[in-house]
Amino acid sequence: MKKTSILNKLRSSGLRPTKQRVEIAKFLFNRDKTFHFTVESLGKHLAKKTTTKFALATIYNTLHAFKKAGHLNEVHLRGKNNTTYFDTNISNHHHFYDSETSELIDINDNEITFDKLPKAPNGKTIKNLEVIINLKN
Amino acid sequence: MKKTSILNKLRSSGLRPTKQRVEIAKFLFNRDKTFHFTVESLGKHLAKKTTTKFALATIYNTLHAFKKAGHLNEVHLRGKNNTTYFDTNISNHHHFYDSETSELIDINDNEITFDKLPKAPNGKTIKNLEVIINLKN
DNA sequence: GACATACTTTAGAACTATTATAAACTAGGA
DNA sequence: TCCTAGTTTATAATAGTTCTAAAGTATGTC
Repeated sequence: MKKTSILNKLRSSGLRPTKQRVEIAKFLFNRDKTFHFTVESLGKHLAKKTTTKFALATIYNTLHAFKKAGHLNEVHLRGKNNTTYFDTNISNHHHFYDSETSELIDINDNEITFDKLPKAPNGKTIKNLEVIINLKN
Repeated sequence: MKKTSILNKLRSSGLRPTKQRVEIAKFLFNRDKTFHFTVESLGKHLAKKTTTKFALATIYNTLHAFKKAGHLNEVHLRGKNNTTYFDTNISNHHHFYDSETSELIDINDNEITFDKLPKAPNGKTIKNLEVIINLKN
């Protein structure tokens, strides 16, 4: 993704392309494979790969803004470290979770298919469905 | 479940049947249907239903002890309230999650069956599989 | 390009869930 | 009854996240 399209991505989401947002967006979205991270790990990567300074609050703000704009997913997993996981893969999909390493691995939507699914309780609708496959060694 | 069997349950798990543990065990395990709760909600229920005092740390200690003994499950869901959910249903099963109310609803294991599942990454084995179906109104 | 203004970033404080601490208490065996 | 290891307790500590309000910046207007 070229810089201009990063800028467009931000602008079209109503987000001013500030230095911090552009760096974070470049880091997160200029990649082929899906990327899983926590705020902490992202902060470390950014510190290593850029010369820009990022306040912790900015990382949080930016991730929430990206999530709201639909550019990021939050994984609703409570791992043992109790941090929020984000995922650059915004399509419907699932995860392996390795509690030894606290790592997530994507599972494509088409790698899990269902034979039988319950219907939603009365008055409710199914928004989406997340499968977590917990791993051990 | 009679009081004696509560005591046995505790003793056979290597847990001394203290007043607090017995009260919590009675509250949690003397019921037909599965029960989902957070530490906070359990504390409120206990305050209402018993005259025993429970320090917050005791509730945490007890729940962890029960979990370790296999009498309780922790649901690996990070809901919007960011609290840990416990479940008296210790069999393999799944959940609906209603983010409006932050409530969990059990889904029996046999209500979800798979057509296709991925295999575990190299060197890893599947420990278990949790499905969360997110609901909306 | 300079200006005004609304949007952003920032450092640090505040907040919340959870865990650790260390002193007081208690179950259960001798 | 006494001893001791296991428990409970209040409180402090910790960790992830959000809030605050002051300083900085992108962008439209002239």
